Amino acid sequence: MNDLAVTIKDVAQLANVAPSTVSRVIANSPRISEKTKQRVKEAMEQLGYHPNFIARSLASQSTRAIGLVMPSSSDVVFQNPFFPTVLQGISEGAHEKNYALHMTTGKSEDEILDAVIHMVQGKRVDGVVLLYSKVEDKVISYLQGRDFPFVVIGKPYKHVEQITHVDNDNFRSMKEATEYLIELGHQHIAFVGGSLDLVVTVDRLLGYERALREAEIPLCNEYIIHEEFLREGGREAVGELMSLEQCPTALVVADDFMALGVLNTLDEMGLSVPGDISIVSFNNVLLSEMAKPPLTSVDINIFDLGYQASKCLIQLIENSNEPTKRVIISHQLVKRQSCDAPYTGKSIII
Amino acid sequence: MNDLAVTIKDVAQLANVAPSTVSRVIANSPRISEKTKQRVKEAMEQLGYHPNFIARSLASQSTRAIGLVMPSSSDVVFQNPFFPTVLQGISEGAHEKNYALHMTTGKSEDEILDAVIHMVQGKRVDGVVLLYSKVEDKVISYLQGRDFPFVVIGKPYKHVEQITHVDNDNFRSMKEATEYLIELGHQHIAFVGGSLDLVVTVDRLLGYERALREAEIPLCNEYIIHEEFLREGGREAVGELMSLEQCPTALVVADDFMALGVLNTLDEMGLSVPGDISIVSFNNVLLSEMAKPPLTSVDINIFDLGYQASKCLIQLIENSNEPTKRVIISHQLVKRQSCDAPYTGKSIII
DNA sequence: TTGTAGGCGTTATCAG
DNA sequence: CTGATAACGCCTACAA
Repeated sequence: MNDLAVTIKDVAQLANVAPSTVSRVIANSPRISEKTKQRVKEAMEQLGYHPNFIARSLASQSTRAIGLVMPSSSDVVFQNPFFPTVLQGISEGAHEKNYALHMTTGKSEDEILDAVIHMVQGKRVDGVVLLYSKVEDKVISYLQGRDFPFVVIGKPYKHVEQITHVDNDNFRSMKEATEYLIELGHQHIAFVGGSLDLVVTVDRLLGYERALREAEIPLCNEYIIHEEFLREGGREAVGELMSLEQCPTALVVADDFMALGVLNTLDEMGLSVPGDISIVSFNNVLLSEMAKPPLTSVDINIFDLGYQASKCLIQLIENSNEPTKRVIISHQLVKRQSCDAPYTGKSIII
Repeated sequence: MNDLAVTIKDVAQLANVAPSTVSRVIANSPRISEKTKQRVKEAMEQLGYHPNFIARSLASQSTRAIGLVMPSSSDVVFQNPFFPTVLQGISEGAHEKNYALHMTTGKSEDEILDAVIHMVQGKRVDGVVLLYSKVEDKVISYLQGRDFPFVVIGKPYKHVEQITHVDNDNFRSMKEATEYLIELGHQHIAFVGGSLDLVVTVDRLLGYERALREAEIPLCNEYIIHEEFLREGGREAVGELMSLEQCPTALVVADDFMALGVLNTLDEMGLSVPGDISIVSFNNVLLSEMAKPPLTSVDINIFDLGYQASKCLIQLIENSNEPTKRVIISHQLVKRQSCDAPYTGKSIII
């Protein structure tokens, strides 16, 4: 365990070489004799030497750390399993390349921007990944302005072509989800999405509309609801929908958690799923399997979103003229028991 | 936006002072004239100066970053809402004092220890918080050996007196939960806990046993089950319990997620909660409210665990002779619909 | 109140 | 192959 603060110099002394030689051994420089390499390594071992990352960063102008930018911490998003899962993905991608993660948070958007500026200008990180994608985002403008390496999870609102991002095909996934319901025979399908501030919501809404249009089902504004990505949101949404004179017979819901809220409310109102109402939701987190009934949900491979994001970022960092790219993560509709043909009162459609 | 890499020297030049003066302005040194202070600040503004954290860290030997050590990333724990919530707490505590978070992960215990060694010896962080507490933990030994500032969330297995930690009173919380069931009239109460490797499990088991003993209810080994902290665990546990000749009429379950699994399995077996079986679980995450039936759960104030942990750590960092302390976070039993008096077939106990 | 100079622990560029 | 030596950007005695 030895003395704290063993430096390269101590090692050099013990091994009878110059500090620069030790440095070379650390960097595994090819042009160094096996003999001294051995000698130095033994010395390091003996002294319990560990390179000082900070000093190394200063000298080499690189930190091997990537910064995480999340939505404001007050945000409910934190409660959603989405977050730990992307994080896990990012973390794994980073770990494989020996990068560490660095994060700061803020309560407001301005605090967050501030935190980002600090970590970027303060040279604490080599690159940044944004865990969300909002419609008008100062953080993105800032990063673009300094042309600092960054990757967005989700689709950037502007300059899509110039920003490397990892996303699902949200248009298609929602279109497919809606089509699935249409195939089951539903004609009255409502859209319960998150805030229109989020790009993902915009994309999905388009997919929903397209599916209806292609099936020649009229769009109905009252069937489109935007709520917070959580339980309470679900409750309110359902309240509104079910007070319409023509209630929907099926719902596409932006998120499993929200869907759980919907399920509850429906239950309280004495409506059964899928008997009275069918539901398709998104994310396919563990919970969707455990709900009653188990939810049909679109798996968007959250872990991969994170994993690919850190991979892309690291490429961007290590190869300054890496082209910008867009990575689309696949999705799949996982069918469970929350969907059924609508009850028509007449006959059963197969 | 200007040139990248504006240094203290550039500012000094523009403001017509020595670099050291600029440094003093940054540190807000009292012995510096208002006039030059102003001048320097303007220069900083004009050049868009931001201090380089790395350089500062190297010179001052402090990083204003705290390291996070989590259980192995492959671990199911990641899926549990516990994790993002403590993280949020830690993050908030850190943010208030202008500390950033630094994390690395590993798949095995050895990888994790390695990561810790790297961040500690590499001087990347000023202190560390452990997000778990296991029975024999190399990380703790290591940290203690170097006497590096750290805080444990949960109760350390050994040397409790010498390690600052933030915990619930797990003995008492479990004792109370069990007593609640006893008061309802239950005599056959099973314990479905996590791995005995985790200190929290040990403590709770003791609380459970004490409650039974005080009520003069015989302990029954078959009623004590240890499973992974997740859904699957719950399933298996229930299977075992319900195949006993004397089935329990109530369960205390270590975690809401696990309880959800239990709920499902029970449902599949045609048993009703709380009709046939009562359940008390722990953590009181959002989900417990949304389960069917809503779960009676012990709220352990996860956010606070994290928040206090970072507070304590920062004190430890900033005041080297801060005494070790133990912070106990309160808990409360939140009663919902998953508990009822046992069905005796004879009379109803109130 | 301010400037000078050395050091924090590495890396990198020269020579040799 | 290896050794000086100068950065990296900031902090901090010590001097003035």
